[in-house]
Amino acid sequence: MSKKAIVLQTTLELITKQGIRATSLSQIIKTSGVANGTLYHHFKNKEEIISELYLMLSQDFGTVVMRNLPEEDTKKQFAIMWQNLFYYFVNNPLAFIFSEQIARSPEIPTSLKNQARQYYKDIEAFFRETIRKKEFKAYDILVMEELFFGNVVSLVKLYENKGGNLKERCINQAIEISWKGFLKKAE
Amino acid sequence: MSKKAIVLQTTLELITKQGIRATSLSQIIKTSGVANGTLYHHFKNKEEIISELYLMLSQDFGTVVMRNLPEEDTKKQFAIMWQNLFYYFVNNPLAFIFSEQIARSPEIPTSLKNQARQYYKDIEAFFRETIRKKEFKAYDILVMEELFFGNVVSLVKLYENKGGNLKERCINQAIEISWKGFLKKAE
Amino acid sequence: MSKKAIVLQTTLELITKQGIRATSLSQIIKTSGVANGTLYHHFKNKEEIISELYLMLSQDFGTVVMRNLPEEDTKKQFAIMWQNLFYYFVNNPLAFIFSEQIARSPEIPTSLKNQARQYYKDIEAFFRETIRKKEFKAYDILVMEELFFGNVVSLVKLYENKGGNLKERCINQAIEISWKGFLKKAE
Amino acid sequence: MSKKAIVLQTTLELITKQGIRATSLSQIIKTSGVANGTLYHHFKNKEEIISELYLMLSQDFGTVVMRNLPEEDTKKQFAIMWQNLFYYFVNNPLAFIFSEQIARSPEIPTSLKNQARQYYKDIEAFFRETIRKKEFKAYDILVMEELFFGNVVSLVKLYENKGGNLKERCINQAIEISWKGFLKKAE
DNA sequence: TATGAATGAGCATTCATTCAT
DNA sequence: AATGAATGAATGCTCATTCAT
Repeated sequence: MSKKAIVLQTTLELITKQGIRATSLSQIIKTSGVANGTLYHHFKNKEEIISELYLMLSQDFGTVVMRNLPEEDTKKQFAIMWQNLFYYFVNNPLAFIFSEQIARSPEIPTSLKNQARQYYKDIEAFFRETIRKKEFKAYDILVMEELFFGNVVSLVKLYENKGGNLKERCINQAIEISWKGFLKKAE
Repeated sequence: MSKKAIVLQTTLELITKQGIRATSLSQIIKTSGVANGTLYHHFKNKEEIISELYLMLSQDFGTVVMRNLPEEDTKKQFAIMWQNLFYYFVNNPLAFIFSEQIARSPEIPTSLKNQARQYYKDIEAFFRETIRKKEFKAYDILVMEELFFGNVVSLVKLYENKGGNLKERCINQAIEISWKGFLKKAE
Repeated sequence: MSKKAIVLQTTLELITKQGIRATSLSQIIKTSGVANGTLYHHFKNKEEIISELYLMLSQDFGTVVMRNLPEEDTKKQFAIMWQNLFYYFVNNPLAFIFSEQIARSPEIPTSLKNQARQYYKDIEAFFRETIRKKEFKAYDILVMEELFFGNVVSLVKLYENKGGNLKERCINQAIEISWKGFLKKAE
Repeated sequence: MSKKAIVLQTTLELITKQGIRATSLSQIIKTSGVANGTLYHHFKNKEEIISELYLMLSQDFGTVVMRNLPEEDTKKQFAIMWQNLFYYFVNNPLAFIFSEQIARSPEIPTSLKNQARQYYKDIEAFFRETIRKKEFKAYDILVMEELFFGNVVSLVKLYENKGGNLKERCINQAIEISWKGFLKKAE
C-alpha cells in the first residue's frame, strides 16, 4: 500500500469519525505514520486530499447505482437502483457520512461538485428515458434526482438510528413511495 | 442592543455564511466589534454561544410546521406543512444548517436535541389521521415522516445549490411528488 | 464575616491547594462569591492580597513561638519554642505551606520580608541572650535562626510524608540534635 | 547548537531567574529566538520542556554528594558531603529550585521524582556507618537525613537571600552546627 | 520518493484591571 | 460598600505550509 493510499485511507477514516473541519493535517500525519513532507509530496495541500477522496467516492457511487439492472421492467430497474444505493451506503458507512457532509459543505467548490455529477449521468439518463416512455411525469430532472437520492439517504439514516434493525418491509415501503411519487398515472 | 445580543446576532450571521467550524471566535470578535474579554464575560466558551443560539432557534421550530393550516382539505394542509418547513429552512438557513449538520453531531448535548425534535409530534398526528381517513396508505409512520422531512431537506439543498434560484414550479413539483408517494389511491 | 475577610480566607485556601501563581484573581472571585469590583474595592491589586495575607500569618508565627515559655531553664525554653512552632505548623497546614512557598518566592519583595522579620525579634533575642550566657556558641545569629527554623520545617515535612505518624521519639531526637548543634560546650 | 538545545538552555536560564510559573512560553520563544511552532515541534507542551530539563539535571544529583570524599576522617567526609550539596545547589540554582519547589509539587510525575531521590541511598549508608563507629548517636536515620538535607537547604536559602554574599565563615559555622548535632560525645 | 526541522499566523481561552452605576 | 459589564494584552497551543536534505 503506497504512502499516498495510506494517507487517503487515513483521511477518509478520520473525516468519517470527526468531520472535515475537525480533521487536521497534523492529525492525518500522526495517524497515518507518514512524514510531514511526504504528504506534501503527494498532495498540493489539504484541499487536494479532500478533492481526490471526493472524486474517488463519487465515481464509486456512479457505478454502484446502475449495477445488475434487469433489462425490461422499469419498475424493477428503479427498485434495484434504489437498493443498490441503499445497501452501498449501509455497507460503506464511511462513504455515506462522507457524501452527506460533502454535499452540504462549502469546502467542496462547485466545479468539483459538477465534475462529480458526470457519474450521475446514467441515473439522469434513466429518469429521462422513463419520462420519455410516459411512465414518469415530466418533472424537472434535478428535482427528481435530488428527491430520489434524498429518499435513499432518509432511509439510511432511519436504518442507522434503529441500529441496523430496519425491517425489509420498511425499505420496500420506501421504494414504493419513492416510485409512486414520480409516476404519471396511478398503477 | 446589548453586547451579548450583538455577539449572538453576529455569530448567527457568520455561521450561516461559513458554517460552524469555519467561524472562529476572533472573527466573531472582530465582526461584532466587541472585546475579547467581553465575549467571555457573557459566554463560558464557544460552545455556549452555539447552544444559546440553537435554543433560540429551536423555539420556533415546534410551531412552524403546523402554522396556518387550512381546516378541511388534507391535500392543502399537506402542501402548507411542506411549504412551512421549506420556507422556514430557506429563510432561516442557520436553523437548517443546525438541524441538518449539528443536530446529528455530538456538539449539541442530547437534551437540547430532544427539545428540538418535539415538532415531530404534530406531524406524526397528521399522518396517522390521514391514514385513518384512508387517504394515505398505511405505511410505517416513521418511514413516512422521515421521507417527508427528507424531501423538504432535498429541495432546500437544491435551492441552496442553485443560489436561491429555484423556480416555484420545481417546489410545487416536489410537493406533488411527496404527496403522491403517500397516497392510497390515485387521484 | 466581611467580604474582605472572605476574600482573604478564600485566597489562603486556594494558594494552599495550588500555589500562588496558579491561583488567579478570577478563581478567587468565583470561589469566594464576591464580585469583581468588590475585590478591587478592598485591595489595590493581586499583590496586595498576598502581602496582607503574608503579614497576617507572619505576625501569627511571632506570637506562637514564644508562647508559654518556662522561666529559667534555657534548654526547656528551647524545646518549647521548637515544639510551639512545630505543632503550629502541624495544626495549621495552610500556614505551613504558605510560609514555605512565600519564603522562596520572588513574589514577596525584600522589603516585605524584612517587615515580617520584626516578629522574629523575640526569637532573635533568645539566641542573643543564650549566647551571652555562654550556653550557645557565638555563631552568626542569622545562621542560627535559619537552621533552627529549617530544622522544624524538616520535621514537619517528615511528619507530613509519614501521614502524621511520626513518633514523639523522633521529634524529641530532632529537638536534641537542634539544641546540641548550637551548644558551646558538651553537656 | 540545535534549536532544541537552545530552547532548553533558555528555559533553564529564565526559570532560574523567575521561577517556573512566571516563565511563559512566549518569553521562552522570544528570548531563544526560536519560532513558536519550532518549539512545539520538539516538545509536546510546556510540561515536557520542564521534565526534560529536570531529567537532565537529576542525572548529576546522585553522584554529586558523595564526590571526592576523603578516605579516613569522618568529620572531613561530612564536611565535604555538606559542601558538595551546598555548592551544587548554589551553582545549579535550577536544580535547587527543582528539588525544593518542584519535586514536591504535582507538576512532576512520581516516576521522575523517585529517580531524583536515589542519592539519599549513599547518604543513608554514611549515617549508618558513622553510627556503627559510635561517632554519631543512634538517632532515627530518616530524621538525621532530613535534618542534614534541611540544614544545607537553609543555608542555600540564606545565601540566596543575601544575594550570594554569604561569608565562608557562616558556611563553616553551619557545617559545625550540623555536625555537632549528630555527635554521640562532645569533641 | 521520502523525511522532518522550521515557520509564524491563528486558535480558544484566561488574565489582571478599570469604570460607570 | 458593592456590583458586574467591559477591556485588550497575554497564555499555551494547533494549524497548514515551506524547504533543505
